[in-house]
Amino acid sequence: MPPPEFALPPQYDPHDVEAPLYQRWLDRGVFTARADSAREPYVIVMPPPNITAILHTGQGLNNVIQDVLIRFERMRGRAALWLPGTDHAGIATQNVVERLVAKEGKTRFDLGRDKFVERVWQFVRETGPVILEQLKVIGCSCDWSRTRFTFDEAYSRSVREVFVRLWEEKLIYRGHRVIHWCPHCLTALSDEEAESKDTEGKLYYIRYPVEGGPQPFLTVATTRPETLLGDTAVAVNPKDARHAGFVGKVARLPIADISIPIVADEAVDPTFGTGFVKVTPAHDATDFDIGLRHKLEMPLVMTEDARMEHATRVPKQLAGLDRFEARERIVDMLKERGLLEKIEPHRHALRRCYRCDTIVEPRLSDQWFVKMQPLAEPVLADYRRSAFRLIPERWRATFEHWMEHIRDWNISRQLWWGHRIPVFTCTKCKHQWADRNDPTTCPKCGGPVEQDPDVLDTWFSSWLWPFATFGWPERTPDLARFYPGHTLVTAPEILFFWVARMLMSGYHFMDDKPFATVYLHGTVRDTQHRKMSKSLGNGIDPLDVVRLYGADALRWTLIAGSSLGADVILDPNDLETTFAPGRNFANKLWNIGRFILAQLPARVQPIDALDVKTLPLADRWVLSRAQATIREATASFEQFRLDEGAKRCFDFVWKELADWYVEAVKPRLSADTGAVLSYCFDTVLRLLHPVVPFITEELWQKLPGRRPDELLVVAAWPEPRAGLVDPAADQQFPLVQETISSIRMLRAEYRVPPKARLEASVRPKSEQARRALAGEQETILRLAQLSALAFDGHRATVGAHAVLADGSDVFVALEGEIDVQQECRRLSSELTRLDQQLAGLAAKLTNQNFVARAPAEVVAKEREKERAWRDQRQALADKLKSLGCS
RNA sequence: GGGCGAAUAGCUCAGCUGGUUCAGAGCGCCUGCCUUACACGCAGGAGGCCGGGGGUUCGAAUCCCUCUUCGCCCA
Repeated sequence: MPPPEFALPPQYDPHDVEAPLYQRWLDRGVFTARADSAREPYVIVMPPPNITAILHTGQGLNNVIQDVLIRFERMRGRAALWLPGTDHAGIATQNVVERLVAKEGKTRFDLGRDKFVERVWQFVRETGPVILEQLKVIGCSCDWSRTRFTFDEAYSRSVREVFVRLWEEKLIYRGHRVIHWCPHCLTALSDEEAESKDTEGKLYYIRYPVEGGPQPFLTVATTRPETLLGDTAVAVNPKDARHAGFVGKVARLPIADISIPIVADEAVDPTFGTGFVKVTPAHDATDFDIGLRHKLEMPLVMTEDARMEHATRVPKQLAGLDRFEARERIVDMLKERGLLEKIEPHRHALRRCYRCDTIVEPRLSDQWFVKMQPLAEPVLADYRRSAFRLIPERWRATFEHWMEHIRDWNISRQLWWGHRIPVFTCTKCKHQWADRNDPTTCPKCGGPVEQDPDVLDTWFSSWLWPFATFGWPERTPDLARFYPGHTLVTAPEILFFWVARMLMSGYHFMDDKPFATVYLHGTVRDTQHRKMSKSLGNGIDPLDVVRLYGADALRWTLIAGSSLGADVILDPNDLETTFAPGRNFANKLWNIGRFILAQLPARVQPIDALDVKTLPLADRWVLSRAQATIREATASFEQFRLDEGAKRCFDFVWKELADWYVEAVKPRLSADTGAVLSYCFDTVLRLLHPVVPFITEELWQKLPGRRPDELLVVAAWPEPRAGLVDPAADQQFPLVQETISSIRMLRAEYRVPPKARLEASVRPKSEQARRALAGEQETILRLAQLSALAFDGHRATVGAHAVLADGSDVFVALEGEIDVQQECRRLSSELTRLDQQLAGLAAKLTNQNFVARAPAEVVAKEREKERAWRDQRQALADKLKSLGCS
C-alpha cells in the first residue's frame, strides 16, 4: 500500500478551527431552546458576571463546567437552555465609573445624580458585556437569544414587583440600628458584604476617672480608642464581682470631658480586657443593644466618610480628622494626660468592604430590611425533604447553619446606580407606601410625594434570576416551560449571597425550588494555593491560554484537573506545563483522526452490518471496550464527576484505541476494520464533545458519510449496544497485550537493538489462551518485533523468560545476547516477589476467620488468584532449573 | 471559640459502598527509538511506611478516635 496522503497537517492548529465552528453553531441556532419543544427541558441559569467584568480563570472554570453539563444534556436529547446574562453590580460599577469621572477631575456629586446615572448607562452601553463575548471564545453554548441584564426594563419590573409584594406582606420594614457602613463607597452593606478577616491590631487600655468610686480610675480595653468620643457609658458584667462597686457610679470621659454612667449588662464578656468595656452605641452593634437596654444617648461622632465630627463631643483639634488619624492623636492625648495604661498586640476579626476592602465602620442609621425567617423556613424544610441537593454533600452543615441562624437583610444602598427603592412618602401627611408605579400625588391627601433616595442591594435583583429572566410576574411560555431549572453551578463564596437567597425567592414567589441541584465547584489557585486575584498579580488570563494552546486545551485542563468540588491548582508562571496535557491530548486526537480518516473509504459500513462474532479478537475487544467507555463515562457525567468521565474517554481513545487497536490492525486494514475504527472514533468524539467541543466537532465533520448539515453539537449521545459487549474478548486480549509487553520488556532489558528481530515461543496455560494468542499471532510478531512465534514449547537454545498473569510462559531466544547470570538474577527476584505474595495469600486462606466471614465470592477470587500465582511460580521455578541457576 | 475540608510519587491530583498482583494518572526524571497518524510522539524504566499514633475488622490509603501541619467558612 502506498503511503497515504494526508490532507490534514500533522499538528493540530486550533486557531483556524475554533472561531468558524462557533459561528456555524450560532448560525444554526443550536444553542437556542424552544419553549414549544416536545423535549424535556434542561435548564441552567448562568451566575451573571458583573457587567464591567472581564473573564478570569475562576469564571472560566465555572462556565466550562456549565458548558460540559449543558452540552451533555443537549446531546442526550433534552431541550437544553443555558441562560446567560450580566449583573448591574451596583457598588462595583458605580466605583468604576466614579474612577473615570475622577480622571476628569470631578466627583459624582459634581455631576449630580441624573447625569451620573446617565454616564454609567453610557459606559455600560459602550463597553458592553465584554465578558459574554469572551465566553464565546472558550466555547460556551449559551442561548444568547435569552441574554438578560439585571437592569433590563422587564427585569426591573420584576424587582419592583417583588419589593412591593414583600412590603404588602409586611416582610420589609424600616430598621434603626447599627449597620455595616463603607466610608469609601458611602453606603450601607449587608452582613455578607462586610467580610470579616483576622487582623493584627492593638488593644488599648485606657483609664477613665471615676467620681466617688471604689478607686479613682477604671480601665477599659478597646481596639478603637477614637470611638471613645461617642461613649455614653461604661459597662461591666453584672456577675463580675471585681467591679460591682463601680456600678451606678459616674465615669469621666477623657478628651470629650463629659460624665457617663457605669452600668451592668449581660452582654459584657468579663474575660475580655479588664472586664470594663466602653459603650459606643452609635458605632458598635453590641453597644447599640446595651444602649437600648439602658436608654443611653447614641451620638454619631463621625461623618459618612469616617471623619470625626460632633458639635460638643469632638474637640476642635480632632474635628475633621480621619478615624485612623484621630486614633493616633487621641492615643497621644491620653498619654499626655497619663490615661493610657498600656497597649497590647491583639488579633481580632475586622470587617472589610467586599468591593473596596476599606475597613467597615459600624454606624447607626435607618435602613430597609427584609424579614428573612419566613422566607428561609420553607427552603430549609424542603432541603431536609431532599427536594434539592447541594453537591458536594458536605456543604449541608454550613448551609443549614446559616439558614437556621438567618438574620434580616439590609437591602438599602446609598448609591445612585441601582434599582431605586419604590417607597414613597407624602411630604404633607407623612403617609408612606410602596408603589408599582411612580405616583405624583399622595393617594390619601393628594399632597406632594418624595421617593426614597436609596437603591436596592444588587443581590436583591439577582436573587430573582431563575424566574425574573423568564419574564415573571408575567406568565410567559418561557416561565411555564423553564421553571424550575435543574442545575446551578457556582462557587461556594456566594452560597449565602446568592444561592440561598435564590432558593428563598423561588419558594416564596414561585412556590417551587429554582433548581434541583447546586454544584459548588472549587476555587482556582496558584501553586502556593493562593486564590488568583488581580491584586496579587497571580492570575491567568483564559484568553491568553486560548491564544497559545486553544480553547479545548484550556477546557481539558480545567475539567480533567478538578475533581468534584476540589480546588484547581494552576501555575501562572508556567502556562506551558500547566496546559500541555490539554494541548497534547488535542494533538493526539487530531492524529488518531488523521490516521483513521486516511484509511476510511468514502462509504463505511455501519457497525450493525458486521457479523461481530466472526471478527478477530482485537476487533471484538475494542468494540467491547467502547461499550464500557460509554457506560462509565455517561455515569460519571451524570454524577458531576466530569474529570472522571473525561479521563475515561482519554484512556479509551489513547490507551486502548490508538495504542493497541490501531497498531494491531495497521497491516490488515479492511472494510471491517474501517467500520470498527469509524464506529469507535465516532463514539468517542461524541463522548468527548462536551469537554473539548471544537476539535471533536472538526474531526467528526470529516468522518465519511457525514451530511454537510450534520453537527456533532446536536448529535445523539452514544448508547451502549449489548451485542458489542464481549466479556471473553475483554479477558483474552489482555493476554495478547501482556505477551507483547513482556517481550518488549525483555528486549529493553537485554538491550536488543530496535531493528533486530527475535524468535519467541509461548506455552499457553490453557486452550483458550492458545486460541487467543494464535488468533493475534501476526499482531504479536509485529508489535514485539519477532521473526517467528511458536506455540510448541521452547526451542533448545539460550533465551529469556517471562510468565504471564495466567501462568502462560514466554520464551525469547537471545543466543549470544543473554547473560545467564543476569537472567538468573531477574527470574529469582521475580520468584521472590511471587513467593512473598503467595505467603500473604496463604496466610489469608488458612485464616479460618477469613474463610468463614468474608463473602464467598471474595474467597473464591482469592483461591483463583492463588492458583494462578502458583502456576506462575511453577513456571519460574522450571526456568531457573533449566538455566542451571542455583 | 464553633463548623468544614485537605495531607498519597519530585510537582498537580485520582483512588466513591473496606476485598481485582491496590498503591494509580498526567507532568517532570532516566534509557532507547525520527517504527510509513502524532517527538505535543512511541517503547521500556526509576520513584511512595498513602502526615504521626491508637482503634474497629478476617482484611484499612479507604471506617472511628487522637495529634501535627495547612486552607476555608462562621462568631
